[in-house]
Amino acid sequence: MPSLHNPSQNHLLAALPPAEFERVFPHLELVPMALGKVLYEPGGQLHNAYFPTTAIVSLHYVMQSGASAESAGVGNEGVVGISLFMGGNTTPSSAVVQIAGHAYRLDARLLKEEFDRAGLMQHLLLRYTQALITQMSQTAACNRHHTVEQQLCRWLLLTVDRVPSHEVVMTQELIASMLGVRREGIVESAGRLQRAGFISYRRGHIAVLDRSGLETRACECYAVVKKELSRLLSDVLYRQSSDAVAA
Amino acid sequence: MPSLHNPSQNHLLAALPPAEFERVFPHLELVPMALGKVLYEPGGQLHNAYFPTTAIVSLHYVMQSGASAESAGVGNEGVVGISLFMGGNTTPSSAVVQIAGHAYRLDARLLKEEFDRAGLMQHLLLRYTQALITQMSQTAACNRHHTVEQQLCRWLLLTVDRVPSHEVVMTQELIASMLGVRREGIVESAGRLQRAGFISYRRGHIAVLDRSGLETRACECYAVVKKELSRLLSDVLYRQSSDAVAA
DNA sequence: CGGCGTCTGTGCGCCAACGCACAGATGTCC
DNA sequence: GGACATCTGTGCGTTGGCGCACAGACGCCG
Repeated sequence: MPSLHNPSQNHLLAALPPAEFERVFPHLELVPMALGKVLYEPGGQLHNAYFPTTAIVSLHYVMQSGASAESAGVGNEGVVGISLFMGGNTTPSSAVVQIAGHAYRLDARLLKEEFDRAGLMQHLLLRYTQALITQMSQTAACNRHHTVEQQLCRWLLLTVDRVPSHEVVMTQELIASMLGVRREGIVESAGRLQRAGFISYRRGHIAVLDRSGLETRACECYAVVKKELSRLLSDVLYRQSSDAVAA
Repeated sequence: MPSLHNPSQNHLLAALPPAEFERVFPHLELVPMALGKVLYEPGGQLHNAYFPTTAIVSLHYVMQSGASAESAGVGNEGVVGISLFMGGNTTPSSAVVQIAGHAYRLDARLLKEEFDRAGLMQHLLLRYTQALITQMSQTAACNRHHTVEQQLCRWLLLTVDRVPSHEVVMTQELIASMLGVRREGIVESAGRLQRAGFISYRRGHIAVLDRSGLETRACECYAVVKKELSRLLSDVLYRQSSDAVAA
């Protein structure tokens, strides 16, 4: 029986060929990610990369006014800390834990070293970054043109896709701040979705009952992001879901 | 006297150390970029990278409804064709020439080769990509929270920063479609800016008269993007503005 | 089990931006 | 220089989302 926690729960780590995996494995440290934990603040130095397994991290920008908006989320499909290998070491955005869970932490220097070996790790990281870019540019367009309800559906779908169950632990207040809209707007949209039987919620817990229902109400952005992610990473998934290596 | 056109007009090419520059120089081809020319369509294969000198290219997403929104612009500070070295070879966005001018074209395979040498070219391209990511995530937040007038100011500033003169050739209709807003909204905002004496325009030509005036009306997003670009690329600018190498 | 903090729900007035329709101005091309 | 396409300007009514204020509900913790 495989251990409860396993680096292969993260798709990028799972995709590494044995040799590369063995090299980073000893340096991966499982860390709990508490809700609201700030992985980095705008301009702050970043010392570690995080490969989420069950946690989800939100990359977002906080304006001078205090208003904020998410540009992308990172779950078990990706890694937090792009700027470590892209070269800047920091960004003007923040990264905050949005769904509590776990992640594997890797020292910044080791990640950079592995990246510079120009092996599959580099390839994977670059591909993932490309997928992240798609997500951000899609978010930009979505923020411009789509309704709160459409965006809520997109957000819910992207979120449940990254957690093991069909329930997410999250208040409507928090969802509102992720999307950069008013809480009341979320209340209204969520109410409609509940009445339609697509979701059900109670104080901080939202359960998705009907995925395909949500998809009909979501904007195209959800599908675009998912499709691009699978296109970019599907052909490089080696060991995908083998649990064999974990101790 | 240096020739009229020169690869060093592009900041990335200008930043290459002599050895690397000499290697790509013979393969750079100067091409005119006509207004409205489509460099790539969503999903289409990309065969060349473009290093703009006087042209500006808009990266944007067109929705099913036909509405569109720009996620970033690329001028002489960057390169069009990120996905060539990031790994996807294509993206769901389009790239369209927004300000006519010139660019140096480089074959996709050669760019990839140069990238894989892991020299300064790779470093530069990754840094630039990081700056592009900042621009996109900022655009996402900006679309959510800022007024049309603020966004128009941001856009005008980013655009004039990339052209030699203080005038841009562009109809209000086109600006509206870049920002993803109604033309009437641009008419109104531009009218206010003109009455304030910050700009002056006539049928397809907009002249910036008072940069700092525009900056006071722009949102913080302009400053963030500019600052991040200079932070990421300033410490790698070798040959910056030496014209010596061009034939 | 009772109290309290937090989360959820609702009802306003308000405003930026939308969509549409049409009038006027400007430049270009024969 | 006259005709025409295109770009710019204006005036509606409509609406999605905002900001605020407050009422109710839930669930935890002592």
